[in-house]
Amino acid sequence: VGDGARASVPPGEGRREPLTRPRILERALEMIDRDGIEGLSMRRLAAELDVSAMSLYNHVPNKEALLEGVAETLLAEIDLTGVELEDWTDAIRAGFRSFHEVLLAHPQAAFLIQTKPPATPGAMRPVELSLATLRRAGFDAQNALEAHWALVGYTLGHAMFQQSNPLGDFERGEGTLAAERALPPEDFPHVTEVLPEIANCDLGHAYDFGLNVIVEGLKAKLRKDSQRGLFQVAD
Amino acid sequence: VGDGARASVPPGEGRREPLTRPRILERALEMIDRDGIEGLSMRRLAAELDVSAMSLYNHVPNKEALLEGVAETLLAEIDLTGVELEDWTDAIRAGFRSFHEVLLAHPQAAFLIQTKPPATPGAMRPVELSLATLRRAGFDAQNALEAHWALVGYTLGHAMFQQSNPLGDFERGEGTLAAERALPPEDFPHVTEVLPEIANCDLGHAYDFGLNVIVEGLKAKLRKDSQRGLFQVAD
DNA sequence: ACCTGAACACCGTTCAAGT
DNA sequence: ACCTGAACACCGTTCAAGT
Repeated sequence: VGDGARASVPPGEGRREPLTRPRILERALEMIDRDGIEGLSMRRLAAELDVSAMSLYNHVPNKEALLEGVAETLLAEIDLTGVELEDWTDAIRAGFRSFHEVLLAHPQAAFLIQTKPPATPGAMRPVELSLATLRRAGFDAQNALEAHWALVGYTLGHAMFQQSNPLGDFERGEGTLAAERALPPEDFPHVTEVLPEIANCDLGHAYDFGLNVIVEGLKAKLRKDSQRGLFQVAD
Repeated sequence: VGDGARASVPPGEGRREPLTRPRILERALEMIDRDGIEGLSMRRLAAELDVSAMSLYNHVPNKEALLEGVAETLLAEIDLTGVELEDWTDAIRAGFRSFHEVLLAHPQAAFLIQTKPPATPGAMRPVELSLATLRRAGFDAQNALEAHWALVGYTLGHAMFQQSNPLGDFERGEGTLAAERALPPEDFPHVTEVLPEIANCDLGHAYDFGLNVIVEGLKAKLRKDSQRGLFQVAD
């Protein structure tokens, strides 16, 4: 009380910032981006935060909850402004492309979101918008859900598969020979043919291909269903 | 040498079967199916096989290779007879449905295949057949690869997402209330609307929806591309 | 060639004790 | 209320020793 009544915490330079949940999650994501998911341990994370391992447990119940929190952080990073677009196909494409951009920016994001999907309001906002867009396009509740699952499944699966594609390793360094020894071209002509494509493909472009295919397929489905309704085609 | 020259190992009943790589992989898959991926440890697997933990290392270099081996086993389980069908859309549908059946039969299969995808000939056979089918349908090498990725990504992502869908928990027991408390219906009308669908949906049916959408989308793409080629549309 | 126990360097988490 | 060290019950893997 001697040094000023309104004086708050002194801004001393050597001062350690207080441990908070957001700070923990932020640092955990940093570590995961840098060292991969295996590189993150409670003990190591604590060390990076200059704190004993057990301090973490004052802000997070356990490691699983920590990873769920990181997944939530990632989902909150998605730019959702694009889903306001008038044309529902543009809105869907914009929204899922934003999603995919986050997945490309954080190599382990797809893994985290798939294994520890949080059910918090923040994490459900993208789902709500996706379903709303599909409902507005004309799908009933069940088909909207199935269409949403197709889009989410594709997006997560594509990112994750790319991330660990075994064929992706082959073109690095002198890997080509190893690939051809393991997969004799006469038995695997089409895989062999496609190895160079894998090496220098643009992941964003490859993602867009499938996204467009799914959106076109959904449009066709909508057209067919509405025709069946109009003409009462008995079959 | 005293008890018969041609006599092989005595078939004594208490006799322990010899440790072999296939036997190890088989038992590992059993454990994973039963206890989940976290339930498998080298030490526990060894215990189930009535052997010291270190014996495993005579047949498998490390845990990662073990999981890769299990993933390979799973990929080998896929029934590939359907891809012989004349119509390429039927062939693709049959092949990927077989794939999906394996994923449904083993709850952790999608996870294993996505995180430890093996690049062995056995694991690449399905890829070769998928690419061959798409090439025969009329896609060039690059589009065939992108279409294949769309199908694989969707299949793995769908299975994995279903497996850990946070909304799936809500209908178990008295979970509905928890769901509605966490996600206020006025903020999440479309998610709320769809919760009952999630609870009693047929996963095979939900998968087929997206599979058909993708195949239809691919058909449309093929049609459009061939038209562009025929009429030389300048744009 | 295959198996083994002891040991090493890690984990996540609990608990009782500090301030 | 928050932090801490010691401890517990596990891990994967190495190594030298057995047969």
